[in-house]
Amino acid sequence: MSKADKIKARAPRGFADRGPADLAATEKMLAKIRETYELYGFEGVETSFVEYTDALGKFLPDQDRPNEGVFSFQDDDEQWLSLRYDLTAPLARYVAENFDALPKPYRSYRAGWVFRNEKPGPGRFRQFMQFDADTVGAASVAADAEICMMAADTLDNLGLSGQFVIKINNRKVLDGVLEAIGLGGEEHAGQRLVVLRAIDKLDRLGPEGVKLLLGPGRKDESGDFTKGAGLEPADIARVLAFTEAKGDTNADTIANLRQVVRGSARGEEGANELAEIAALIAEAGYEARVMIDPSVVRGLEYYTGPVYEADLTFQVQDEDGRPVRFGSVGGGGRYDGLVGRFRPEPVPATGFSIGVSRLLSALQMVKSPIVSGNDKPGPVVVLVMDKDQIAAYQRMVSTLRKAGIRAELYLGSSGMKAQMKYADKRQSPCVIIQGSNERERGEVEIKDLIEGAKAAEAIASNAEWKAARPAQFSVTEDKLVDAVKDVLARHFA
RNA sequence: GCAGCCGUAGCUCAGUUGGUUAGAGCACCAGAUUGUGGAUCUGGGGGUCCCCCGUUCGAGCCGGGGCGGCUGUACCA
Repeated sequence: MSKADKIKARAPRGFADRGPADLAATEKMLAKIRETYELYGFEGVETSFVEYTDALGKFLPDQDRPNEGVFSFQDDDEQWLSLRYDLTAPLARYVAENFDALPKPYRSYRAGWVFRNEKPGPGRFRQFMQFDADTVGAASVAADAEICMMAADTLDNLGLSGQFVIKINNRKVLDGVLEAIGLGGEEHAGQRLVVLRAIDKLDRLGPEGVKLLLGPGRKDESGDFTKGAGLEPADIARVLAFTEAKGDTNADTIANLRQVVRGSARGEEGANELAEIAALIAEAGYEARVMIDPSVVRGLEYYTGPVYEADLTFQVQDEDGRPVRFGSVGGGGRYDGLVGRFRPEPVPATGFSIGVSRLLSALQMVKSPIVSGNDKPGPVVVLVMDKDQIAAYQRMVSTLRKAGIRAELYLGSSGMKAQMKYADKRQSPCVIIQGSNERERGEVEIKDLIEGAKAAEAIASNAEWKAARPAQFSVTEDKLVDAVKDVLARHFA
């Protein structure tokens, strides 16, 4: 194969590989989340990566652009299949399919990869992991309140106490406001969506930017123009007043909301639900962690009632060095319509979703004990000095493994210097050396690489370094395990 | 999708008005050291200068088109 024919090795755009440190940290974090969810009585369930496209939502691939937003392909029988883009739609399918066998309300959690065919960015991938918990078949807002409290407990257990707030709002309240400014009814569905998305950009654009988006439109810094919702100034003021209705206490906030939605039955119903949730939260002692906040709307269309967002409040620096709040690591809400798409009867449901990799980077930033202290030692490496003695070396490896010590035989073909470099790169605590000299005496040489690295700092010349053989000692073969355990104990007690 | 900026070694980048065989640092491999990870020194491998077309005696450099990347914006059911 000529050089020009070689394939360029590169991960596809928006997809990432994960190294051992990341895997270990993620594993510990997921275990902690799972533990919390189990404590609340939720049970695990896993669904497939691929679903029939029509089960995922209203999206249907057309011949021109079958992969818009979602990765899709056609089965043998020409049915369209898609990679799941979240864990909620597949859960709705699962519950509907197994409806008769499942206990109602059905409480479950699941972690898994989801895929979105969108433009990737920093911290935004086309494959990422979510961790969801959902209660299906409970119409009571007690289910919503519980999910929010569980989200708070989860973040507490991950070492983020005092650094987050779970924000709750209600879509019905927003609907009430929109109704009040004459955007009720089917014919205004498109415009309502524009308003919703404009509000969702509050944190990024600020009230001024959102004001433009609600009105004539906004020109961004590259000169690109975004068409707005075209609302009248008075209506814009009313929508913005809604997003700013948060008071010092939940009671104040709800009182403000009642003002804004006055006259709309749906809006008042939403305010009542929020009052109920606030009472449950106060009763359980969560009012410092879970708060009513009307600025939360969530971009998704399928939410029908309470919506939530988990916001981290500590500051991080953006790429220009400016301090910004870390922001959202998860969200959710009530989706009473989703399961019902598959069933003759309506099925209420509510759930919460954690963005796993985003939460992980947050934990790394605050140096949570969950993800720190993961620098476990590499394997003990048994060097190959004489190729005809591999069986003997392999025996040493087995002996160490039987004693519960991570160990391996050097399997490459290079000389001793390269073997030492290999062990160094693997972060081995020590290597085992047995050449003909040691073998004749029935001994093995053990070199403590961590101690040796420290000693190296004081030695300038290579000749001296070689002669000193720092942190190296001999023991008889039967003492191998004890000696290695001593070395490990010295560094990883 | 739209707009702006940018494409030279694995990485970060130099490269003169357009002029021989395109460079540096880091990383990698080897030797100095028959059997010792660091440091130092010496050597080595590695390039479609994003691609195509054009201008020119001559293009990494100039022009056009394409592709890719980054950033903003839109979309994100």
